[in-house]
Amino acid sequence: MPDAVDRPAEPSRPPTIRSVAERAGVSKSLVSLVLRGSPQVRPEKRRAVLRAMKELGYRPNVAARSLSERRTRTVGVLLNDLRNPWFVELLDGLTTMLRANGLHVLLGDGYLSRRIGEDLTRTFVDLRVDGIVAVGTLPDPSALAEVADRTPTVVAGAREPALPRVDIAAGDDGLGARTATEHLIDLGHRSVAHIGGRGLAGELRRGGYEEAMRAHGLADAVRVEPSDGTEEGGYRAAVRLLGGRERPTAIFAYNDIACVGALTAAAELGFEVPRDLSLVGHDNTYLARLRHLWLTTVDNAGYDVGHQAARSLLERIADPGRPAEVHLSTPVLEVRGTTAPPR
Amino acid sequence: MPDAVDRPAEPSRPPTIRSVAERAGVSKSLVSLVLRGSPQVRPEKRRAVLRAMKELGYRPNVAARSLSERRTRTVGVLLNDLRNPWFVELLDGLTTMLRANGLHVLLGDGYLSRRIGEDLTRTFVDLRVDGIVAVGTLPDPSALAEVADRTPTVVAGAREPALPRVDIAAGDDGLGARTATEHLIDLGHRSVAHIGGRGLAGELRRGGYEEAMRAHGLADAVRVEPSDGTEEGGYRAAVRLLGGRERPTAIFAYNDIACVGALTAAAELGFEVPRDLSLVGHDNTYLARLRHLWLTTVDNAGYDVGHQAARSLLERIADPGRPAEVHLSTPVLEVRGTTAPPR
DNA sequence: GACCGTTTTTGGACCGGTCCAAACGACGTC
DNA sequence: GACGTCGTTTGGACCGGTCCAAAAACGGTC
Repeated sequence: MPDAVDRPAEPSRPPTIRSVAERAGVSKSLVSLVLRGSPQVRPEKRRAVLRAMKELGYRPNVAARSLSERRTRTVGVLLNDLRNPWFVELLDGLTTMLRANGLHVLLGDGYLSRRIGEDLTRTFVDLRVDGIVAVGTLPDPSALAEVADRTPTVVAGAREPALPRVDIAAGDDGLGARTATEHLIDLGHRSVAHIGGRGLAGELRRGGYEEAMRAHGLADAVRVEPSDGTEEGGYRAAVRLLGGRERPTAIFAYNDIACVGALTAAAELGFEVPRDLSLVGHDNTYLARLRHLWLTTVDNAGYDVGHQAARSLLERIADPGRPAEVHLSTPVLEVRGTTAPPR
Repeated sequence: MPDAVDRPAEPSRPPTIRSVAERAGVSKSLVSLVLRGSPQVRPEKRRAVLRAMKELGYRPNVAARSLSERRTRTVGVLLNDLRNPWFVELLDGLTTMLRANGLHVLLGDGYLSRRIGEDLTRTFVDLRVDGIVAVGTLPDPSALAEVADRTPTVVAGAREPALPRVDIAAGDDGLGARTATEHLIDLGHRSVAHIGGRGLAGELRRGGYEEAMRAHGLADAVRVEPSDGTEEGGYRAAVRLLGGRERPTAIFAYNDIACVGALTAAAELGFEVPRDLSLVGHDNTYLARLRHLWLTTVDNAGYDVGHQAARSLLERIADPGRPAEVHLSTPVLEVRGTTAPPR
């Protein structure tokens, strides 16, 4: 038989369900059943199929499966900024849980893609992801709202946006702030100030601080300096607090970064921490764990939050219609080197 | 309107290429041609098709396309640790470039998945990614070797493993170390020590340091304390260096984290930086940029490295057979607050 | 051995695109 | 008017799985 000239020279395609079937002497449908772990396959046939798979080195084709199953076993994770170490912690809990349930994770940094003019939310929808997790406060919540009733969605690490069928998993900011403030009060501080932050988390932490103060009869000593949650912002707020007449003996800062700024300000103004001034941060980022800083801080259980977000998403995928739920993880105080009783 | 809420109802599947064809009054093949931007479609038909797509809100089905095209337009990125801020920088450059070329990016943290017993490399192969980028030194290079001749692969941010058809994009570690050391020598330091790090990068940086010392006739003053590149490791190495008889007046540390450790050690031992001791780190992570630390350090151009890695991958996808290339980006010294002339 | 109810197994129609050979239509030429 | 050419358009066979109704195999009864 004279073989045709321009044959594409047999690139030996990877084995498919049919090659496996042929080798095992069964039909492709049976192979498919084995693949999906159906209980109604006779043990000997199952063994034969499994052996054939192994011999051929068979690996299922994900694209084909998604096409016919109409789902991708993939969830999209929308980050607002990978540079924030807290989110990385959360991501750890999130992906661990999702992977354990057989889902792939597609990561997208919203900040990055917005810069190159791409709407990541749309991309995820195009990819037909089975679910979406929005991590942190997103720059453009409207896109999320639009997509949330077509695709199961949860928000992790933030309390907004609050949408009809979108679950929320976050740390209990109010409780964390209360714990931090009470730690300072318990040490004997009466004049405790707060460096505030932005957004809903900022409000909640501020609220927790004020609540703790009031509960201990210190309503009159409440003092809040706003900041933007950056090192620079924390620095400036601390300078304002420490430069005036009535100096606080302790400061609870919105987050670790602002707290580091406050630490710098204290050093520059000649205050020794914790002898002259106690400082508490929030988030227990790896900054706080540097020996050189060694901040007392509130651990807001990022791993837990991620875990819970994953759990919520799995439940929502199973039952997309159920009402939205809010899960708050309990933060834990981490006492290190920046707090002590007042002089 | 009585809100009867969640009916399964609405069987209206998303529009396909055929619904578009029907609406535009053409065949599905023509729609496919328009979709792929073929030049051989008459303008009026093209317009009709585009209008129909818009009216129906058509979005192509990625799974179907990959199945028939036999490629996914997706690349897998294998990270060894998301917690390392340097990689995030690199990732930024990498994903920006890849997205701009129409490729999706699947992120996988090798550290995470290994913990849950998943071989991420295999997962990527199963997903039929069009390419793989390994970022940083991987824990298990053998898996990569195995996969590299089936799937286009590049290594970014590390110099190993060196494999037959795998391109490498990294910072020029030797040059960076030389620059840092020369900066110290130029300031007048004669006794410059080095806190070493692990792996090939560790060797290269150490080599650059020694080379610079030799070039300035300081071969006898070479002194290297090994470390594991952590804060703790940097701390211990610095204690050893500063505790002995012949104390150096300057230290070049393997990376910023170890440098922070050295900073702590210096403070504890009563050395004021930079008056009594100059310190230089490496990587210009955001640690170095904290005002409270303000490290002089070497910026190893993470964004550039990522960019180049993406470029290499695109070229390798286009021509998988070509020989491996190595691209080194030029690091830049970032002078901040931890270096000064010796007393 | 015929009959019936359960397992098991199987063929074939999808899923929504791409690709290619063949069909079509308009036009110029003999 | 038949014929060839070239630029467009089209039908149908893939891609590699899932799913389901129907067929086959099996076991027990009468």
